[in-house]
Amino acid sequence: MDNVADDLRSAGLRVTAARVAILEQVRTGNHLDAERIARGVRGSLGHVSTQGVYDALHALTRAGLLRRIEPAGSPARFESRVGDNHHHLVCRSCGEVADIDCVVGEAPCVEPSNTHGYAIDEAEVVFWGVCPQCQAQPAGSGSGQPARTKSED
Amino acid sequence: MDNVADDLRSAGLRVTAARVAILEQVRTGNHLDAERIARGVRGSLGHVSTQGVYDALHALTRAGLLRRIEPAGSPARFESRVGDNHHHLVCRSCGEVADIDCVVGEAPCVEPSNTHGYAIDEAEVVFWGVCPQCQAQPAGSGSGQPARTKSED
DNA sequence: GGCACAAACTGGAATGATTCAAGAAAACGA
DNA sequence: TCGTTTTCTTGAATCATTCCAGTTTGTGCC
Repeated sequence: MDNVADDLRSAGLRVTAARVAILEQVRTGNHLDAERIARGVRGSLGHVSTQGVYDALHALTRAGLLRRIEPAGSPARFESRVGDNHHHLVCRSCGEVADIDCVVGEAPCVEPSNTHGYAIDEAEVVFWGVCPQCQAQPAGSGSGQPARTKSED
Repeated sequence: MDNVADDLRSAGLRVTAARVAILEQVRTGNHLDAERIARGVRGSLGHVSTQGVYDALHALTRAGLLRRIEPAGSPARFESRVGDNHHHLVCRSCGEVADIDCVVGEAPCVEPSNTHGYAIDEAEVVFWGVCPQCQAQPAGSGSGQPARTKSED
């Protein structure tokens, strides 16, 4: 299971316990935020500073080993699925994020009706809805905090 | 020019100087953030508290008179174009936001390849690119602060 | 294996956007 | 004009994240 270390090395990053643990954490978890990652890493390594976690997440993201996503209303989340152009599905009730395969596969997969002269390189698609668990449960008893409510409709 | 007051009234909101000024400000401006709105409103009304601006923006958004958008890496922005399902184009360099008409028109305009059991009500599309001004200018001299850089690719 | 230097990590303070709380002021229906 | 309810004010608090300065740790080289 040392391919994590190898991945770090081949990305030009130094191999440290914190980075290995963080990358493993994100690969195992599901769109975790920095705080959850920090907690998980501390569980296996003992102490790691918050700043260390942010530093490592930035380094890993810059190196292309992680992708950072920021659904409106929730802290940044990290995922290890990089290189393909997939999208996300976010639960308005509990904030959970699921991956959605992009039918086109490469960015930008959707064409705007008018570019306004912009040089466009990416079309980010976020689907908003309510996850199966939250649909089944009485309102308000979801596993997390509400992410964003739909105002109009 | 009192249709702003009428709009407030028919949305069930009390008409106050702050709300009128804020709604006019957002209608005139282009995807302004709370701080810019506050500055503009203070220019015409004198003093308005920051909290008052946030309160009013929430009320107007809840009433469906404004829409709140949160492009990754920038504070929340408000727009008065509501009711249609248009999308946005964000400049990675200066953060400027432009509207993009949705070819379908009603949410959700894009269908996911797999819903994972979610009840989906909206597909939010954000196009990322570089605006004409920033393309023309040497890097770093944009009018605002960088919004989000593209890591890979 | 031991060194040196750059890259990482630590602790602590700071920032920016936004929210909470409690009291004062203003809007609007009776 | 009054009373009730909503809105606004001031001031402090929160959350995610970053800045800073000093210390520690990986890694390439001898």
